[in-house]
Amino acid sequence: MNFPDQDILGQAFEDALEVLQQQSDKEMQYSQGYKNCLTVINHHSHLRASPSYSAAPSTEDPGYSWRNMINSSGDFYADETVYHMLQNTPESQVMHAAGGQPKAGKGRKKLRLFEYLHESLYDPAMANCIQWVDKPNGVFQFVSKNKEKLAELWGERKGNRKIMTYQKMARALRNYGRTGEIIKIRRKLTYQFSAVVLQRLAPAYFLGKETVYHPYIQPNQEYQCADEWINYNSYMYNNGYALQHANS
DNA sequence: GTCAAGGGGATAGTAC
DNA sequence: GGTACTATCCCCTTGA
Repeated sequence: MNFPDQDILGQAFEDALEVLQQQSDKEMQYSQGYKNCLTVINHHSHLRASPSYSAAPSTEDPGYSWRNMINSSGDFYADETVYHMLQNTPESQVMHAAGGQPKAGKGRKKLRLFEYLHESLYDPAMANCIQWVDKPNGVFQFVSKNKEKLAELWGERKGNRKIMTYQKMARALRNYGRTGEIIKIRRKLTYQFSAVVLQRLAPAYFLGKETVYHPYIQPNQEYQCADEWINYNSYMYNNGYALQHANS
């Protein structure tokens, strides 16, 4: 992956990690460490502006709680007990990346569908509704038998009065195709998170582990930016690589 | 022909 | 109140 000023960032991340390690409380570890990372990023605004830089949400996003970050991290979910610990942590006890309690309603961004799906993929209780097909590459699949259940839960989560259906949820997923956040894989009930979304939802990158993302890509090719990735994926998609890969 | 899944235009809802 | 963005509704098409 091309990443500008990797030395600067690398040192900055090490500094942030050092601070992180000095915190005794686990939540303080995560939240403070993350804030330090964000501080680093904000001090290097030119990096934020780089098209090849796909980062975690900005500090200007008050609705993006640290638990959301944790929820979205595959690394943290390597241990299910961590998942349950975080899931059982009351929202009021969770520190937020922006440095305060979440505002009730105003100023707090709504949960988006792809965030909910990503969260569900790491929820063992949802394994009968949605599953990873190719986790490193962000490919996931709905379980045919229970996809409606997942949709209903999404509707409930949103507080919809009407019951959400898979059909409606899938329409929203198709809208993500326009922005490239999630694309449809030529396989039944199968979709793929974009590299940008995957990295945004996974803080592993900031913790010194570069996430290697292979959008059905050949070894000598690199992910450059979302647009290039979309173009490339379209190419691969049209040539049947996605299906071949997904079936393997 | 039937059904599940996918596609897309139109529109409602919400945040800024 | 206007605008942009996202979600939802509804209907049609496709493919097994």
